[in-house]
Amino acid sequence: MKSTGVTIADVAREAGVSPMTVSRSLREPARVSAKSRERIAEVIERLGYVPDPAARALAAGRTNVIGVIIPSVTNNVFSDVMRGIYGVIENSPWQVQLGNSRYVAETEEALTRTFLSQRPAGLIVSGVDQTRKTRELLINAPCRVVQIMELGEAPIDMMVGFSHREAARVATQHLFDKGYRRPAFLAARVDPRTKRRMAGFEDVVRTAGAFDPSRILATSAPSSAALGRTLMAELLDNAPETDSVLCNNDDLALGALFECLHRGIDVPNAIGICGFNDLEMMAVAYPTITSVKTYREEMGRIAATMILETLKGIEPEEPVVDLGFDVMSRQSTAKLL
Amino acid sequence: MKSTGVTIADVAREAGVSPMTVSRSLREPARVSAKSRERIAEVIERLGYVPDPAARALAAGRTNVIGVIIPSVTNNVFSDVMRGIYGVIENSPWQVQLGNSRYVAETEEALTRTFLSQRPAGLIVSGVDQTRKTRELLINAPCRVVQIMELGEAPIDMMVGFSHREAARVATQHLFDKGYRRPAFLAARVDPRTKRRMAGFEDVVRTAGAFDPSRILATSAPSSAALGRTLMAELLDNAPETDSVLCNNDDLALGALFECLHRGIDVPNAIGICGFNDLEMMAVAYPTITSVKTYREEMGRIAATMILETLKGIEPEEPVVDLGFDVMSRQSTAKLL
DNA sequence: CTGTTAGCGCCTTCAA
DNA sequence: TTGAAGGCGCTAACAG
Repeated sequence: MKSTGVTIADVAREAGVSPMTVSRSLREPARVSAKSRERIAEVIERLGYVPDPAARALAAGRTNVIGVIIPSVTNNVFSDVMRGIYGVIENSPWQVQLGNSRYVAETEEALTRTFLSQRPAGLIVSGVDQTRKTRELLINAPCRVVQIMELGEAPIDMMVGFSHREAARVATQHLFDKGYRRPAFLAARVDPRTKRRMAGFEDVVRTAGAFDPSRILATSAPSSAALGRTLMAELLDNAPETDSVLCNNDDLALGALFECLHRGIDVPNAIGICGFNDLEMMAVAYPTITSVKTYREEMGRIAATMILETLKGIEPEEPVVDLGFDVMSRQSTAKLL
Repeated sequence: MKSTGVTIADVAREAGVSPMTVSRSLREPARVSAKSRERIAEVIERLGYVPDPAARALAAGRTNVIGVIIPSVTNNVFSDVMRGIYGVIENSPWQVQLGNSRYVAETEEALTRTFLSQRPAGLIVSGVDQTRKTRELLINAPCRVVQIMELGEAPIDMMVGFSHREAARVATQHLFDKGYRRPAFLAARVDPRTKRRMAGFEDVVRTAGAFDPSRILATSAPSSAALGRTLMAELLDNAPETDSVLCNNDDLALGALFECLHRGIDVPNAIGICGFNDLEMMAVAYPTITSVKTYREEMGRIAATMILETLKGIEPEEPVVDLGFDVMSRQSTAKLL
C-alpha cells in the first residue's frame, strides 16, 4: 500500500521530533529551529522521504493542482500557452492539470465543476465567453482564477490577453498602408476569437469602402495548411480581383502561400499575405509573409505567475494585463499604388 | 474546507444506505442491488456529489494519475503524442500528469521518483535511454509502464514505437532510388533518436559509397525553420555538389525549402528535400517535399490504451508494438539520372 | 519553538 | 448484498 514506505512519522521518529515539526519544517521552515530543521533535512534525505500529495490534500483541504481549461489540444496556439504555463510551474511544488473543453460550453462547465470539486490551488481558463453558470462557479471559486487569451469587460478575477479585434484592425490597416486595396479574409473553425478578428477586419474594410462578402471565406473545418490552400484557391477563382489576404492564423497563411507559389503568383507584389500569431517559421518564409505576432507563451507564463504569486499572498500590480500584439511586416518593398 | 460540501456520507444518508454501499455502487456497481444503485445515482445527481480524488487516493493506496515523462514540451512531436494520450484518457476516470525531463537524465530520474512516490496508476516514458537507476525504478514500479517513441532491446514492460534508424535508412534509400547521388543530412539538437537516424543515413550512404562528412550538418541548437534555412545555406555554400537533403524533422525541411526558394534553386529537380514526421503542412508544400510519416498521435493513443486496458486487467496481445513509418514521396517526377 | 488532538473523505477488511 | 470498524498520511487548531 505504501509506496516508498517512508512516512512523515518515520522521519519524525528518526529525527527525534514530532511529525508536526517535520511537517512544519517542510512548509514553514522559518518557524522551526535551525537545529531541528537540519536534523530533519538530513533524515529526509537519508530515508528518501517524499510527502504524499493525496494525504496532504486531504488534510489541508486543498490540492497542489492548478487547473487549466483550454478549448483544444490540437491548436498550436494553446500548446504555446501551455508551454509558458509549464515553464513556470515546473519547478514549483504545484502541478498542472489540463482540461480540454473541445470548444463546447457544456464541457467547459463540467470541467469547471470537476476542477472545483478538487479544491484546486488556482484555475486558468480560456476566453471570456463562459456560460452564465460557469462564470458564476468561477466567481465563487475558492481559488484565484485567471482568464487568458482575450481581454474583456468584466474580468472574473485576473486576466491576461489582448484584443483580437484590434489586432485584426491594425493588420488590415497595415495592408491598406502597404497599398493593397482589395483584401480578403480567410478563416477556419470560427471560434469567438476568430469572430472578433473578422469583425476587426470588417471594421477597416468597410471604412475603406472595400467591403465585399465574396472576399470573406470562413468554414467550420479545423484549421490546417491544406485548408489554407483550398480556401486560397477558392478565393482566387471566385474573387480574382483580390490583392491581399488576412489569414486567421499562420497555418492558413502558409497554405495560401503554397497555393500562390503553385499558381506562379508573385507574392507579395501581386498578392500580399498576412497571417496571425507569427509562428516561428513565418520569419523565414520565402516569399515573405507578414504576420501578427502574439505573445502566447508569455501569456501562459504571466497567467501561471499570477496564480503562484497570489498563492504566496502577493497581489499582481494590475489584475488585467494587455499583452498587445505586433504586426511583423515582411513587406520588404512598399506596394506600388 | 469542504468544496461542494457534499460527501459520500451525505449521499448515503439521503439514499438510506451506508457510505460503503455508495462507494461500491461507484466502483463496482455490479455488486450493489439495482434498487440501491438507482436510488444512489439519483441522489448523487441531485446533490451534485463528486468523489474527492485525494481521499480516494489516500484510502485506496493509489492515485488515478497516469504519469507521462517527455523530454520536451516545445517539440511538436511530443505535442502530437500528448494529444493521442489526452484523447484516450480524457473520458476516463484517470488523469494525465506531465513531467518534462528537458533531455536531462537526472531530471528524468527525479521525475520518475516523484511520480512513483505518488503511486501512479500507470507510467508512460519516452525512449529507451534511461539511466540504469531509472530503469531499475521503473522495473520495480508498482504500476505498468509503457516506453514510447522507440523500439529497443529490453522493454521495461510495454513499448510502442518504431525504428528511427530503419526509417532513416529507408528514406535515404528512397533518395537514391529517385536518382539523387549526393545526399546530405541536416539535424538540430542531437538527441538519441536523432543519433539513430543519423546512423541510418550513414548506413545507406556508406553502402552507396557516397559518404562525405561535409554533407552532414548537426548542431546543438533547438530545431526551427530558421535553423533549417541557416543549415541549408551553410550546406549549399560549403558542399555545392549536394543534390538532396534528409532533414531530421519537418521544421528544418521547411526552412531548407525556403532557402532554396530564396536562392532560386529548382526543388525537387536540382535539390530534393526529405523531412521527417510528415507534419500536416508537408502534404501541401509547394514545391513539394517528401517526408517520413510517423504515427505520433497513434503512439500516444496506443500507449494510453495499453495502460487503461491493463488497469482493467486486460493484457495487450503484444507488449511491443511497432508502429512503423511511411515515406511519403512527393517526388512527382522521377529524377533524371 | 514544539507537541497534542482530532479529523480530512474514502476505501480495505472483515463480518453479517 | 450490505454494513461496521479502522486507518491511509498528513495538517489545522490549539495548547504549552
